[in-house]
Amino acid sequence: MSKEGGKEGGLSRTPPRDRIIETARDLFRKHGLRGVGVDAIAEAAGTNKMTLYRHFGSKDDLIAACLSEAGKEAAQEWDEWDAEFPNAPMNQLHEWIGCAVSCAIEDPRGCDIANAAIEITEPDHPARKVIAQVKSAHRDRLARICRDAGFTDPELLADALTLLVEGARVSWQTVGPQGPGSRFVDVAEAIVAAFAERSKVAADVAG
Amino acid sequence: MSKEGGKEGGLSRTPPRDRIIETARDLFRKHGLRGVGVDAIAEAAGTNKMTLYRHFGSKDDLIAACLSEAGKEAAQEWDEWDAEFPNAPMNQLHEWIGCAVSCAIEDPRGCDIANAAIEITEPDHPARKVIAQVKSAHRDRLARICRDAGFTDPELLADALTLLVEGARVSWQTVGPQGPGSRFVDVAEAIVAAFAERSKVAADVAG
DNA sequence: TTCAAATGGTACTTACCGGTAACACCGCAA
DNA sequence: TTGCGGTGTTACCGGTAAGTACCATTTGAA
Repeated sequence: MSKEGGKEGGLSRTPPRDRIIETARDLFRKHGLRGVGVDAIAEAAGTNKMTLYRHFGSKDDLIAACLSEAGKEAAQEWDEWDAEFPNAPMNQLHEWIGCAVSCAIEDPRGCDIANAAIEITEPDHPARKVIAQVKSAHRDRLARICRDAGFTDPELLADALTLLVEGARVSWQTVGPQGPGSRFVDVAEAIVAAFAERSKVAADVAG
Repeated sequence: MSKEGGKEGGLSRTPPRDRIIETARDLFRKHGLRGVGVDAIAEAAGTNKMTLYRHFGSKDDLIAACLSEAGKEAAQEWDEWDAEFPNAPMNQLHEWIGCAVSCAIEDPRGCDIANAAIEITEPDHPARKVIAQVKSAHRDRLARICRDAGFTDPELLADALTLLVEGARVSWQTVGPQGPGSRFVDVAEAIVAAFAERSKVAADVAG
């Protein structure tokens, strides 16, 4: 018994660094980056401010780490779709469109990365490069799927869909689920259909 | 001379309330709502914290007033287009599309209303109703133009364009002007063209 | 057992912020 | 002159924030 030394939670089995990032992501999402202090994060993570500062040199670095983690999670989601629908880019595209709304229904606070980009005003903030990198990677991956699906001008389609989903997530926060965001799936699928038609024409010409 | 009592700036001729709102809007836009204090606003406006609190009961009320003012400004812009292109909704639509990018080039910080919606996490913040009201009005006005232009399903087109412009303004803040936002005009005009085609077909069938 | 690294705990510094109190000033109208 | 509303000035309160110093505790490996 004394050797096992039964720990309390079960969450506290995970190393403090992971707990801090997980907790910080949750609190940042709920209250905004400037709306929560490092002390509250540390306490909610079941640790204290000192260990937080030993792992992350500053609050800004912690923010950057959180966004990087969010980016990793998003990439994993892409990987899962890739595994679920191998060599079926159209399926992956529809899955992506559907996921945007389902995620918004669960939690209307939008995209952590985009929210951070808006909340952070300092141009040299350490999170800025993370934001740009994650968003660019997302854009490239979406364009790759569009290219694999055989669309003509896949980059334009990817950009259009990117603008739509970013706009929908903002719209959900300004006017709620009854606003323009409610038509996101309709618009997105319509654009995909329009591009598909154009691509078919192009394919016919080429063939 | 002594009677005239030449005031200093010229800006200070305007009543303090107006100066405070103007200054606050500028600082909020630059540093975020939580990134600037009421003391800094008052000082930058050439007045002091007390007069600020006499005009606005709290910082949150000041924020709401600033957003309301921004909404008024946007409505005035619509009015100007309406006067410049009377009974020419398509011209107004193209003007609106072009304005979104030109505004973004001047200042990439996006839309004050949308930014506030993201930065404000309290659901009962006094600015929330202002945000919803202004954005809804914007949506309705855009839909009205689309309806006047004779599009079928004008609401869907208005929502699509709304999502696009909101997304573009976010994208400019995440990955800069080289990101998906750079294709905003292409995508928006393409969607308008696609809707116009569909509307023409519908008109033929109806006629 | 011993040592070192990681962690927890507490207190502290420095600074800011939202909001209020009290008082002085100035212009203007009665 | 008197009075008053709008304004300016200073000081203050309570709270919170980021970041650091210092020391006790635990843990795991040599």
